[in-house]
Order: sequence, then C-alpha cells, then structure tokens
Amino acid sequence: MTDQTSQASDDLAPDSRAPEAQANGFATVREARRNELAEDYVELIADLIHQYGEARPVDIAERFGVRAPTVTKTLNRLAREGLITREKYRSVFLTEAGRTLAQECRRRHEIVLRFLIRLGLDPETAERDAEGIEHHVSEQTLALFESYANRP
Amino acid sequence: MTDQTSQASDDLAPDSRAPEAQANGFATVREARRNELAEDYVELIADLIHQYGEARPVDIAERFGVRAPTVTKTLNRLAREGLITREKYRSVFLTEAGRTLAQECRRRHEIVLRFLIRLGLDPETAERDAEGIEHHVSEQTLALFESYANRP
DNA sequence: CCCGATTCTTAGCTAAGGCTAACTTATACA
DNA sequence: TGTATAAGTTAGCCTTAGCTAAGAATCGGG
Repeated sequence: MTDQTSQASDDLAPDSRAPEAQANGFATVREARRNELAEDYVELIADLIHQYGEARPVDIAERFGVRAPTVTKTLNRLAREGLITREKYRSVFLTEAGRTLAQECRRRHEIVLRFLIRLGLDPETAERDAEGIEHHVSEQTLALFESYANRP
Repeated sequence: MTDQTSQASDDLAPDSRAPEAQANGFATVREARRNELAEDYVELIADLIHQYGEARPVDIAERFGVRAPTVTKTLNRLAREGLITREKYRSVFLTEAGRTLAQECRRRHEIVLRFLIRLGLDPETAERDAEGIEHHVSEQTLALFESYANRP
C-alpha cells in the first residue's frame, strides 16, 4: 500500500487531512449527532409551551411523527440528563438548562433559516433544510450566515 | 389548552406549520440521519481506494476514530445493503450502487465545502461543518450554494 | 359522580452503532 | 519456511430510538 498523495495530481482532491485530524472531525460529527434529538425535543417543547402554555407528550408525538411510547422513553432520557422535569401522566417542563439549550437551538435555527431564505430558497424547503443543518454549524459559520442574512 | 397562534403577535415566530407538515419535515431529517453513516463510509472507501488503491478496515477505523469491530459490523451492513462487496479478511470494494452513492456524496461534499470557504470560513472549520451539513442539504439548496461559490 | 374516551406508561421486540476481550487469518521477515 | 505481529472477525455487552400490545391514569360529559 503506497501513498499516492504526495506525488499525485489529484483531480478531485479527496480529503487530504492527516487521519487523526479527520478522526477528530468525525468525532465532532458523531457528538453532534448524539445531541440532535435532544435539541429537537427541547426546541419543540419550548415552542409548545410558548404556543399552548404546556407541552404534552401527545403533541410532541404528533409533531415529530412518532408514537407515544417513543416520546415517553425519550422524555425519560431528557429528564435523566437534567433538561426537563416531569411527573407521571403530566405535561413537561424545561429546566434552566433545558431552557438555555432551547434558546441556543432557536437562535441557531433562526439564523440558518433566515440565511437560507435570504439565499433564495423557498420557505418550506428552507425550513426542512434548516432542521437538518442547524445541529452542524459552528459558531464561525453561524456568524457568517448571520452577516449574510443581515446584509443590506 | 388554547391555541394562541391565531391571535398572537409572536415575537419569535416559532414553527408555524401544521403538525402534519412538521412531522413530514422530521421524517425527512430522520431518514437523512439513517443514511449519514453509510454515506460517510462509501465516501471514505472511495477516497481510500483513490489514494491507496484499496480500502482496508484498519484505515477506515483510523480515519473515523472508531474501533475495528465497529467497522466490521458496519461493513457487514453495507454489504447487506448492496453498497460494497467483500471477502473475509480482505479489503473492501464498492458495488456499482456504492460507487454511484459515493459520487453523489463527493459532489455534495465538494459543493458545500467550496461554498463555506467562499463564504469566508477557514478551511479546517469548513471541512468539519461540511461533514455535518452535506447530508442535510436539498438539491435546491445545493444549487444555490453552487452558484454562490461559482459567482465571479 | 361515574364511565367512556383519551392520554400516558410499561413491557418487550428490532436494529444500529459504539465498546472490550478473545480468537482466527494473513503478512512479512529472519 | 516458520513464526511473531498485524489485521480482521466473533461473541457479548451497552445505549438509543423506533415499534406494537396492553395496562393505568386522567378528564369530561351525562
């Protein structure tokens, strides 16, 4: 197995970072992936409380398009992680940590969404893509998105 | 529980789509999340073959920063799904489907990366963010990214 | 006030994606 | 050519995130 990188005129320039750097990158992505669902949940819970005054599992299930037991299980995890508080058979509340996280998520979501729309995307597609993208943008990227969206 | 949306002057405009539309959005995101790892693998395998002439599990493990048995297991899944072929204790090859997917991924990756760099991001952060973002951009967004990156 | 409908939880299944420990195969070099 | 080392696999564990089926709690209208 010989390294063709050093001598190659690589037409497509595949990822040229050292394996370790690349591994760190994937570690970041894996970490982000692990938090995505929690972030989606707190964001939605904040929205529901804002809209309806409370966040009920049944509404969470409907909005996410999953079944009730899935929601129960995930809410238990979020409670374990200190993002929400709850009592059996009652609706859900955010802890201070949960509220903070929700605000961060909302902020990122807004910036990504406004950016995509400003770029020329239709609002529906923008909303869909923002949902996926928001968990994977660094602060640096976010800053660039924001200034693009705010530009005259 | 009363709907405050209709009468509300919502300062932050939380997601105002109908629950069903929102559920479809999340279904899209969940679907994307399910394919992310497979896409990362075929993309890396293609890179390794391009760089070294073959893709060995040990190198895949190093680049992803995971252990060998994890790679074995995932490769088995990819083989089951028809994206790669392999024989025990040998390196990995892409099927036609795998090669096609790898090309798609590479294309998306390139466009997102060039876009982020063009936007002003430093190359390392751009690479990291691209890894996360590339799985969540629609064709429409990709087209906009591309024309932004290609603009004079 | 109570009974049916709704909501929520529990139990138990699947599959993915991590891990370690232990085993097998391949490789390379003395 | 034999054998130590490197590479790959297997077995078995954990967690997460889905699901269905079935049971428990809550709520509202008579």
